[in-house]
Formats: sequence, C-alpha cells, structure tokens
Amino acid sequence: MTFFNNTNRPPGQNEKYIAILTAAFKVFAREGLHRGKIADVAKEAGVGKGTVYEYFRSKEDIFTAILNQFFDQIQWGLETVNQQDLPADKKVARLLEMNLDWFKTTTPEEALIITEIWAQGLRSFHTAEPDDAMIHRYRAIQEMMMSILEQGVAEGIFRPVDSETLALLLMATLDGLGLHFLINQTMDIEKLKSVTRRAFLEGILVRQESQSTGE
Amino acid sequence: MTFFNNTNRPPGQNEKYIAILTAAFKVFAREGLHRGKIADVAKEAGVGKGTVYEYFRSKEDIFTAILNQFFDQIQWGLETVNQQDLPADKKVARLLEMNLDWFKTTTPEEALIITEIWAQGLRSFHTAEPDDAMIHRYRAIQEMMMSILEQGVAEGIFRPVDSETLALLLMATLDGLGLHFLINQTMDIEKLKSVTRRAFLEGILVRQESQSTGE
Amino acid sequence: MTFFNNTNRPPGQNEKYIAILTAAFKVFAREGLHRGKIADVAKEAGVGKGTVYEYFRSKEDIFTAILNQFFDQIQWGLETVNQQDLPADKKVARLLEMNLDWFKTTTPEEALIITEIWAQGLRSFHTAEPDDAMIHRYRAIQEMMMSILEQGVAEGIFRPVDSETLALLLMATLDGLGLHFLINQTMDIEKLKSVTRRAFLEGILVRQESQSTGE
Amino acid sequence: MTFFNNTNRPPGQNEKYIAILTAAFKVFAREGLHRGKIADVAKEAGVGKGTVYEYFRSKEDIFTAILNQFFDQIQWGLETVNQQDLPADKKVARLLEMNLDWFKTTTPEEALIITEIWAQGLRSFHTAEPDDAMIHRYRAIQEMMMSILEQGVAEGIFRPVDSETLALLLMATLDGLGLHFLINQTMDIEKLKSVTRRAFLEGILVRQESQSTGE
DNA sequence: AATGAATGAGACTTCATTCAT
DNA sequence: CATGAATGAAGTCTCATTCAT
Repeated sequence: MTFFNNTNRPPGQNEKYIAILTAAFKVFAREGLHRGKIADVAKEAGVGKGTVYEYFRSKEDIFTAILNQFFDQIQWGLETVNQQDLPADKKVARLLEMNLDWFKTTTPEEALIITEIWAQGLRSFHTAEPDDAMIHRYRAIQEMMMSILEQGVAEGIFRPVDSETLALLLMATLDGLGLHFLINQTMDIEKLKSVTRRAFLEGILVRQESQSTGE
Repeated sequence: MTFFNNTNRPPGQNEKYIAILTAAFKVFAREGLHRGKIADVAKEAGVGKGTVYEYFRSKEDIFTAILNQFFDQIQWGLETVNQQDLPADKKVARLLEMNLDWFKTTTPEEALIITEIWAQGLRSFHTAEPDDAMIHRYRAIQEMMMSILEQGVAEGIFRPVDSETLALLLMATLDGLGLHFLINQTMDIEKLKSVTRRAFLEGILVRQESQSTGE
Repeated sequence: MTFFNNTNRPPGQNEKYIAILTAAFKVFAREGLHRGKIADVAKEAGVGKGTVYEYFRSKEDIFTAILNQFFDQIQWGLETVNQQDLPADKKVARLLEMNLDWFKTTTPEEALIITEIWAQGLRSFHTAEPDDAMIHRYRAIQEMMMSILEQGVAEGIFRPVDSETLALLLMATLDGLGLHFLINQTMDIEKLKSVTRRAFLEGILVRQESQSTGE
Repeated sequence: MTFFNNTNRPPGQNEKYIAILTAAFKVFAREGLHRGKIADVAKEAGVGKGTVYEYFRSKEDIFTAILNQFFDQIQWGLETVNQQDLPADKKVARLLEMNLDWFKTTTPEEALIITEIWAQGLRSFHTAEPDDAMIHRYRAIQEMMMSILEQGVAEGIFRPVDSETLALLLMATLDGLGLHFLINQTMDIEKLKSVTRRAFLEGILVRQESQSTGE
C-alpha cells in the first residue's frame, strides 16, 4: 500500500487519519465499495467505529479522500517528470512508462476501487456539487501535459499541435490503457509501452515529408 | 432511449423484458446504481415488483443485461463499419467518429451508468465468475479492430504493426475519450475527432522517410 | 388497551395498522419513548421490522398516530357528553367524571406516554410544522366545551361568562388533574371529583346575591 | 435566563456548576432533550466535555438538576407569597398571577424543556427510584397551598373546604394553564387571570345563600 | 481540576427478494 | 403469469461516557 505515503494532510492528526484511510483502501479493495463496511475499516485500522467518524464526515468522504490521494500521486508523478531536464518526447515516453508501471505496484483490486470511486464521484459531480474537485484535478493534469507538448513544439521536436486537445487525448489514452489493464492483466506491458509510444510520438514528431490524411 | 431497440433477446418474453430493461436503465441513470431501487424500476416499467423477478434473477442480473446491451451496440456498430467497402484508414476514422458521436445521443447520466456497471461488473469478474463475458466481449471488439488494422497493412496503407497490441491501444483510447467526455462535456468533439484521427493515423500510416525513435 | 378500538383509519390496512399501533403503545409505555425500539414494536406486533415501515413513515409518525388516537378518544367522549340531553351543569360534571375515570382504565405508564409524546410533539409544533394538528385538536375540544358553557348561560344556569376563556380554564384544569394523577396515584379520585365539581360549578352558577371580588 | 440565579448548590464549585447548568438549559431548550448533546452543552458553557462529568454524573443528572431548579423557583415564589401579610383570597390571586406571569419571562422552548424533563423524570420515578424527589417536591408545594387555604378558612373568607384536595386542584389548575400556554401563546393572559380568579375564588368564598348542585 | 480523543453499543431505516394469492 | 405485502439482514452514523494526559 505505497498509495498513502504522501503527507499532504492536516498535521497533528496525520497518524490515525492515514491509518484509517489506508485501512479503508484495503477493505474497499477487498470487498468492493458498498460491501466494504465502516466497521471493517475501523477494525482494520485498529480503531473504534466512532473514531472513523472523528476523521471523516461520512463514508463518501472517505471515498473522496482516496480519490484525492490518487490524484495527488498522479500529479506528483507528472510534476516529477515535467521538472526533469529532458526533451519533450522523452518526457512523453516517461509519462507513458510511469502510467503503465503503476500496475506493477498496484493490484487490480486496488485499481478497481479507484475506478468505482471515480464513477460514483463523477455522478455526484454531475448532480450536486458544482465546484467538485474532479474536473479541476483533471484540468491540472491536462495542463501539465500541455506544457510538455508545448515544450516539444518550442523545441522543434513536435509539429505545431493543438496542445490542449492533444493533451486531452494523451490523458484519455493513458486512462484508457489503465482501464483495459484492469480487464486483461495478461497484456504485455512492455510491448504496449513501445507500441503506444511509437504510435503516439511518430504522429506528432516533426517529419520531413509528412502527409496529412486531410478529410 | 435508443439504447434498447435491438432485439437479440429470448423471444416470446421480449415485450416486458425490454420494458423492464429500459425502465431500469432510465432509473439507474437517474438515481445511480445503488440508489436506483427495483421498486422504482417496476413502477417505471409499469409492472409489479414481483414481475421484475420473473424476467431477471436479481438486480445484478439487470446490470449485466444493460452492459450486454451496451456491448451489443458497440459490436454492431463495429461490424457495420468493418463491413463497409472502405480503405482501412477511413474505417479507423469512422470508428473514431462513431465513438465520439455516441455522446451526442447519450446523456452523461446514461454513460455514467455504463461506467458504474462496468466497474462493478469487473470486480465480480475478478473475484467470482471465471467465464464472465466482459473479457470476451472486449476480445471480440479487439479482434474486429485487429482485422481493420491488418486490412490496412495488407492494403499497404499502414506500416507493419503489432495489430493485436495496437488494436488494444485503439480500443483503450476510444474508451478513454469516452471517460473524459463524462468529466468534461464542454470539450469540442469535432476538434477532438480531427486531432485524434491525425495523431493516431499519421503515426501508423506508411511514410517515405519515417524515423523511429528506437529504443 | 382499550385505547385503540376506534376505527377511524384508512380501511383495508386496518388490521395490521392497528396491531402495530397497539404494539407501539404497549412498548413505548413499557420502555419509554426513546428506549422503546422499533424492533420491539415489530416483535410485539408479530410482524417484521420492515412491515412497521410499510404502515408508518418513521418512529415519529407512530408518535403522532398515538397522539391522534388519544385526541380522537377525548373528542369522541366529549361529543358523547355534549349530545346527551342534559342541563349544562350536569354535562360539566360528566366531563369531569369522564376525565378522571380515564385513569381507572389507563395505567400511569400509558398516560405517561401520552405526556411524553405530547411534549415532544409540541416542540416540533413550535419549531417546524405550522399546520400541526395539536393546536387545532385542542381548539376543537375547547369549542365543544364552549358550547356546553354557552348552553348553560342560555339555560340560565350559568352566569354570563367569557365562555372562550372559561373553556380554556376548564380544559387546562382537566389536563392538570390528569398530570397530577400521574404523580400521585394514591389520590382519592371520588373526592377529587366532588371537590372539583363544586369548586368549579358553584363559581359559575347563577346566584341571588353573588359578590364579585372586583379588582 | 433568570432561571438559575439561586444558589442553593454545593458551594465551592458553584461557578462552573451554574455555568454548565445554564448552558444545558439553553442547549436543551434550543435543541430538545435528546437532540441536545453534551458536547454542545460543554461548548456553550465554555468548558471541556469531560468537565461536564466532573459536575454531573450523567445527562439525566443534568435533567434532574434543571427540574430541581424549577421546583426551587416555584417554592421560593410560593413562600414569598405565603409570607406576605395578606388575606387568603389575595394570596390565591397572587399565586395565580405569579404563575401566569412566569410566561412573560420564559420562552415556550424553555417551558417545554421543563415539561419534557418532567415527563421523563416521572417515568424514572415510576420505574426505578422510590425516593425520587418529584412527588415530595409537589407535596411541599401542595402543603404550602393548603396552608393558604386553611388560613382563608380560619379567616372566615373561605367556606370550610377539603384543603388537601382543593390544594391539589389548585396546583393542577395552575400547571394545566401553564401547559396550555405552551400550546397557545396567543391567549390573553390578563383575561385568563381574571376569569380564573373569579371562577376559583367565587366558588370558595363564603356566601350568604349559596346553592350546592348536590348530585 | 480539566480536557477531548477515543470508543462502541445501539438505533433507525432501507431495500432486494420471496411467496401466497 | 402477475402481483405487492411482508420480510429481516445489513449498514451508516450518533453520542453519552471514559480515561490517559
């Protein structure tokens, strides 16, 4: 559960907060989102049922926290890549690599939880809270990808691209791959990396005699 | 609700079966997967609660049926494209178009339901039923995409590709785009279409002087 | 439990409705309002827990129903008295008698429940629902007493009185006596009846040479 | 909150004891008896949750204390009246006045709390603690009223009465009026005072040619 | 004496499912 | 076939009380 090592939490209550969140993640991963009972989370965390509610307003609040941890992690990874002194195409390759390598340290059950929470959180986003974080968190990710793409264009490595839309595509592709890894874990990740990298990059690299397919 | 017009269902009980399935889809889309009650489904379908259980073994069984309808639709669309007399690159473009146009006739709530069921169904796939359809249905889709890609290679339009892996990538990309459309419905679909098409196709089209990034 | 014999309830569901209400009254009387669990009510009524909620929206809804039964009973008793062919002073005496005799068929625990619900219901009346029945139910009682008092004035038995205010006083006195019977059940009811009757009636009877205390 | 000014409390801990009691009264009045949380009481009193339990054994203990304060106040008022150098009929009038004037300085919510505690306390009296104060406190009040009534008889102002029963009736009437003021606060208190005084007093004053209604 | 983090028993309520009609 | 009244397991959350500091 390397998932909850970051410490961007209100200090002072960090210990138990993390303990409960970690336990929740474990329990939900094992049982599913609804099957996973708060009582189990408490037991797993080694605290009383009431204590869970000292740190989280509701079960859904735990979901949100898990999802936020997930986004924190992604963003942190992206920032790390972005801050490295690399040409843009290498950065894109690193991105891809990071994304797919995530599955080597994460069980499908864990990844599935993210998806479940994601789907449920999305619903509440559509129905209730207008300033829900989801869209903003994705926007942040998108913008970081945009900056990499724009760097590439500036470096003359990438042809002029609609970086905003392309960043969206890239983000979607990475998420889609994650999704499909959930379905089929026998896929050859290394092969997937290279195929994806080549398909994506050779389409945006500046080339002498490119030919658009027009329309 | 054009979603449930196809009739690949056990004949004889078709009327009510479809009525219930349609009602379920509506109710779940409106309320969410867990919030949506069987009682509401029955009322929406204009039948008694007990009748629902004449046609479906359980609530989860309804989920499965909805998901199957979804896959039926996708597969039917793919087949349609594949059977057209078009060069492979046009077929890929059509695929992309179809995929993104789906959102013009589907509300986010409806799409969300698919995602929710998908995530939940996936769990049961991982935990319980080994011959669950999900992976096979995706495999069928993947194979159809493979055949398009291989057609392109045979036609000399596409460079020699690992069609299996690339089909997976394509599938993942389309799903990923769907996912992100759920998050951000303000995205410009037409722009996304062209950017995606170009990014994807120009990377696999045969070109005079392509330069691989190697590794 | 002669308390729930009246049948002014939506017909068709009368059986179980009454069974649950009767059970609830019994349980609440035994355990108190909060200690009395719905589970116990269900068991006492010989139905499932869920069945209780088929007939009542919530625990509070049961409270309300009990209170309404109580008011129904009082009103029915008042009407009976009022419709009898008696001079007003006899009617007042009958009222008093009825009121105090109620305790011969009702246990203190049962009467206490009424008081608890009454107090709680009153709170919700002050805080939330503006058209709560409580005040209207009391008003109806008050008006029936007013009509008795006015009859007495018309008959020349009572001196001209502010019938509205006096009816309120009469109502309050009867309720107050009920309250104190809860506290001290050793009181001699028959003695209380005659003392109260005399104190109340001799103050309102027409007399030759009454002397007001003025102010 | 003039309610808690008297200081018949264990000295030395008076400050915080009173602070907590006052806070409790406020919170319970605002939220109701069960809704009012100890945590809120503590916050309102400006002390820690644990501190509440330094001064009170339990929540119910607070209830009892509140009720006792209430009785203290009533008794103190009665004593004051009783010790004045007045004829008995004036004393009765003063009693009535005091009782109804109480509502001018007390909000319905506060009065309601008394009623709620009263009802709940009564239950515990019936079920558990045989030496509960309630009956004794009321007995004390009753005895003070008896002494007023007997004074009136001795003075020749009141006809010979069963002072014990009549004191009970008087007490019940005053409580009943309080109760009904909770229900209907629009009642004209001054009118109620005079009607009640006249109805009650003229029934017990010595008169030349009274005529009993017999039976 | 004062505190408040921790507790966990307990309660209401929901809802998928059954089955007698 | 159709129904919907009945069910009861299950789950979230509350809150009075304790106790180590």
